[in-house]
Amino acid sequence: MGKAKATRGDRAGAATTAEKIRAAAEELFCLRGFEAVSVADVAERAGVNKALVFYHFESKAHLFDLVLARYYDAHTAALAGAFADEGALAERLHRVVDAYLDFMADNRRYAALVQQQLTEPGTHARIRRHLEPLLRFLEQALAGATPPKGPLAGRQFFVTFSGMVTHYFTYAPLLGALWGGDPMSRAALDERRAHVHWLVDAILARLADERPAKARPARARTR
Amino acid sequence: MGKAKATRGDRAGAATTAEKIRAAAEELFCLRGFEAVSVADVAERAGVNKALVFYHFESKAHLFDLVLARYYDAHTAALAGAFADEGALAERLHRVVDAYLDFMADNRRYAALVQQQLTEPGTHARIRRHLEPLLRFLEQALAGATPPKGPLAGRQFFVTFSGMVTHYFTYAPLLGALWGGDPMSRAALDERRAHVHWLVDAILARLADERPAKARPARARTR
DNA sequence: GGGCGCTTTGACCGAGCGGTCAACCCGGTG
DNA sequence: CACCGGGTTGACCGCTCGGTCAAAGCGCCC
Repeated sequence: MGKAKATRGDRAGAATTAEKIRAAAEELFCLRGFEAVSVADVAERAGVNKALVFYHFESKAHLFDLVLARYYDAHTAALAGAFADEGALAERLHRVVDAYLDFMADNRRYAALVQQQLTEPGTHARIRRHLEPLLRFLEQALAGATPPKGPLAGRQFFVTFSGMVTHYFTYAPLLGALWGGDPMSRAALDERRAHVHWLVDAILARLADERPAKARPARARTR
Repeated sequence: MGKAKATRGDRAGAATTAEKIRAAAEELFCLRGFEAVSVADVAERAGVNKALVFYHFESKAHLFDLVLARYYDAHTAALAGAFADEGALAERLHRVVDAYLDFMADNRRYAALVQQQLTEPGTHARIRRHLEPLLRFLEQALAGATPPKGPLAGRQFFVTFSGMVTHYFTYAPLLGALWGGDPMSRAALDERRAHVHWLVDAILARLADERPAKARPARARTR
């Protein structure tokens, strides 16, 4: 139906109605989640009649899907770039961690939004398609350093790394009260960044210690 | 008002109405979250008239608070026991990790429920009171091994450890589709457990490597 | 038996929700 | 000018929600 095609000149500064609605939806969904935002809220924020939302997007769910899809794409793009093949493994991982942290800092409610989505099985297929390439990226990057199966397989580190990064942001509103100070401040974010980098190094060091014992016939520990 | 006091003999097997409601609420809230469960749902599940819910508990929010409080208490109790002072640091941390994993496995929706709570600032005070002792436990346990400030402070590891554990469970419904196999199966849970234990050891090893360089006047790297 | 007080019931309420509809506005075209 | 068709409007619908209420049920003690 309404395909939000701008027939007019599309001059900068004059956002189309559909764009205004999408922007308002993005803002509100990220602020309060899907259920807590009504279509009337979105329309009001966009400065637009409620019925227009249904004219341009066919339902609240569709609108939400669109917002989510944009997030997922931005997320994947941000990380995919950082996975670029150049540099040593440690360097690549540090790049990815930085990109991840930056993305989360720029889209603070994103983690909560995704987490909320995990509750509804209907959306699993989409999230899976989103997560799958990221998992493959990491598995491929780690291929030389970790075994393909078992507790040290890449997929375990996938959960671990993403947890280390996202957990900070989902808990941020609480951490502010638990620690003194704002966990979203520049200084706090830098501290978290340093922590995660340290963790990556610690993990790689340990993996390097273990690998030889597995790759070659088991012997006494080198080093 | 209605204080759910059982005046009768309270014979085992015959749950009071209030208890039936609480049990039903616990079940449903943990299955689908707060918003997605209606009072009518709870009443039906409990086999009870809807108005009774408001008679025994004064509102849906109160009922939810009660369920949450029980979870928080159980969580704190489970971890506090594991923090017991005996054994080396590594041993204590392994015990805590095990207790944490066990608790999460037994209360699978708990993480999602808490995460959902983080969205609503009104509940932060309660969660903070719940998390605070756990943070102090870990900070105290790590006191000898980590600096009090900066990227390696205990509070960073608090976020990291809880993330490593809980992230697995919040993402579990997706991981089943991403990996083959059920991430909640006994084998998968054991694998995750082994992974987290390995991480704890890796972290402690790295900390042990770093400590001497910090504790004594900085010198060339030993080892 | 009769009154008392807790428990239970079903009917009801106002509000808010996602979504629809018929009508209207308005610039472009013949 | 009339016509056309996409953009826009406000009124409206059916439904579900959390919560209320007056009345009924019921064990208990005088």
